[in-house]
Amino acid sequence: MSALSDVARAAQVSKATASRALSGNGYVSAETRDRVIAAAATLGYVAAGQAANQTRNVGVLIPHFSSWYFGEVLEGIESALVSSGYDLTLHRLDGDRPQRRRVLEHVVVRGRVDAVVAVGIELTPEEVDVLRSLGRPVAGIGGAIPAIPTLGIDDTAAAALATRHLLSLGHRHIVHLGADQAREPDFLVHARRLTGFRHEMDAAGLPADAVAVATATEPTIEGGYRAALSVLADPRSRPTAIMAGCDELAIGAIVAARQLGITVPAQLSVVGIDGHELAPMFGLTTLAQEPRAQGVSAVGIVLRMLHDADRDDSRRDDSGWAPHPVRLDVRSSTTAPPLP
Amino acid sequence: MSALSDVARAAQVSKATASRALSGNGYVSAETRDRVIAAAATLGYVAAGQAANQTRNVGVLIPHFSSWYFGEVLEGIESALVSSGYDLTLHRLDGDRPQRRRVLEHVVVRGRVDAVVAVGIELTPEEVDVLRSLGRPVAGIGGAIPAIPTLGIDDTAAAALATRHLLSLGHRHIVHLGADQAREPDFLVHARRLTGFRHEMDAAGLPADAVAVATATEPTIEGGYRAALSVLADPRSRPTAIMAGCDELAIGAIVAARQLGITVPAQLSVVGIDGHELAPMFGLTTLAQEPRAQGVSAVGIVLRMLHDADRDDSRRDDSGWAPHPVRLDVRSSTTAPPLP
DNA sequence: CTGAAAGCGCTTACAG
DNA sequence: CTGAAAGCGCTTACAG
Repeated sequence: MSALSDVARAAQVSKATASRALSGNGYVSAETRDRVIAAAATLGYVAAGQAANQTRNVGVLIPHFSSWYFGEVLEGIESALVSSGYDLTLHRLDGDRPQRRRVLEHVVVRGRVDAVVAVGIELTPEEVDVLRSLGRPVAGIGGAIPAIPTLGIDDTAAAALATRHLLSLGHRHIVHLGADQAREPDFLVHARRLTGFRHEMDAAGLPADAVAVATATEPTIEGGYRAALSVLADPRSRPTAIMAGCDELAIGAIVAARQLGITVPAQLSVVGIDGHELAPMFGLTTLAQEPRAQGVSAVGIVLRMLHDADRDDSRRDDSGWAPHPVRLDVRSSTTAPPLP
Repeated sequence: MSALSDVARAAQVSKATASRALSGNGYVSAETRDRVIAAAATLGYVAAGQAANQTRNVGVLIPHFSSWYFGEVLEGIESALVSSGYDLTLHRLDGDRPQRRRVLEHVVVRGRVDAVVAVGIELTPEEVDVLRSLGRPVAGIGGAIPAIPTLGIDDTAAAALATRHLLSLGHRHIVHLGADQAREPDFLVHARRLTGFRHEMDAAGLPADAVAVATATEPTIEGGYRAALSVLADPRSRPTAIMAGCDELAIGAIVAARQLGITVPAQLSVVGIDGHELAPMFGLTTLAQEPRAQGVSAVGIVLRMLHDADRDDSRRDDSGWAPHPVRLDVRSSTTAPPLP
């Protein structure tokens, strides 16, 4: 645990200057401040009274909280932390790289969290190293991060399973309805699900022109609705089934079909992924995962690492990737295709 | 701002003993510890390095984060805090009173937030006093809190306006579809909206049996769907319009109507309140509010109070209740009632 | 813009 | 179980 004096020595300034540089109070030249902050990051400096496992605060990095999946994960994390007596500090990280760097330096230099849970955020090896050097445990949710314990489902396998469900019912003309993830470069959930779909369609020996793909602008009910309206508009090219990249898109597709007078499932089967809370109401067949349980597990992992570190300093390595199971919930949105 | 020495004097112990009692390190008799903790709470003791406006952390008290409204408010708060360089610590408060007391004492004794924003949480005068005595500004969202600046819409007036919209179209048989708020005793949004509905129906001189009320178990799309199914099932008692207590309930009602083959708006008009993101897609006429903007404003208020306090210690009193405006967004879910 | 030095607030062996 | 005293880590007028 480095003290301010170590940082000052490394940056070749006085304790007074180091203090001003890190606190932001008083005058420091820009170059000096950068040098001090760099030294603090390298040494893993943590402000006084903020020793590891002292703040009883866990940082959560998350891209947004307005979708069902992220809301569920967050509630799982929150309930697990509360019952262990920890607070939750929220950091939203979007695609904005400089802002992301700032937030991470924050977490590091101010050192006000004991551990970090990254949800749907792919930390770089350097980012992971910084957190590690501070002795802050890290866990991820929603896709593997190298050298970090990560929770989530196998998206490729889940999409393949959803596709096989439709194929086994006899569907041959299936459209994959995915989402554009250009603005969320991390993890690429939808890209992996599309891969699973393509793989399964290939394996079924379907001709390339049977493998159609539509892309919504956003992975929301409205995004799915809009995209499905154009997929379903032309009766000549209309598929017999839609495999959606997530349940929001699938629900949007069902609403669009009803609006166009297309009966689900008699004229169109729809399958989704995630197990959204609205899936039962829309009779949506889906591959359900349990994001809330993943949040609880992630908290369990980081708190265990924290306590192990307290005891004997030989932190056990929980890193690795054991996918959570998915469950095929068959409801009324899928059936055999209509006779030609 | 009391220091450890003040607490020690008040509890009639040495600084050393006070330190041990508050940190939990070392031996202290149970009685002594209780006396010290009581003194710390009374004096509003805050640990060193945690002076007001030093932690750059704002606490958010919120009942849950999985509904659209709360998610939007939270995103507004988060974005406003990030751009001011503050962190956000999340505290979920449900109906559990002891847990609520614990969280508030936490925030107080550990003193790790500079300010508090309460969303959909009705703080008691005592709870407000505790926060005030620490010099922590507080703002509320979603209903007036005594002596605290609070943001939100006038729910009664909004419901009255929605009802007048239906009445002016010629509807006389209108059902109010609200939600049971027994599990969320704070603010009673749905109760106030029901009041606005009843008031307007009375003012229109409608007979008591024309003023029908249905109650969903939860203010969600699924809750509205289920409740609407039974409201709409019997063609003899079916209303010509539904006034929903929030947009989730209204959307559920539209889905239920479509499922029953009832055309919206030709056979049934539906109006909601809130301006949910899915309202355009369902063509829902609604009284829109802007929860995100309310979150941003609340942050502006507490940060301004914080900075004013820094400057001259004469904190200005922003308390009071100036309702945010609502906007009637007329879409395709409302029209004149069918001819008898 | 920076450093030497005073000093604040807390913790912690040590003595009892 | 408690207190007097040393001392750690940081901040902050002050001087330059």
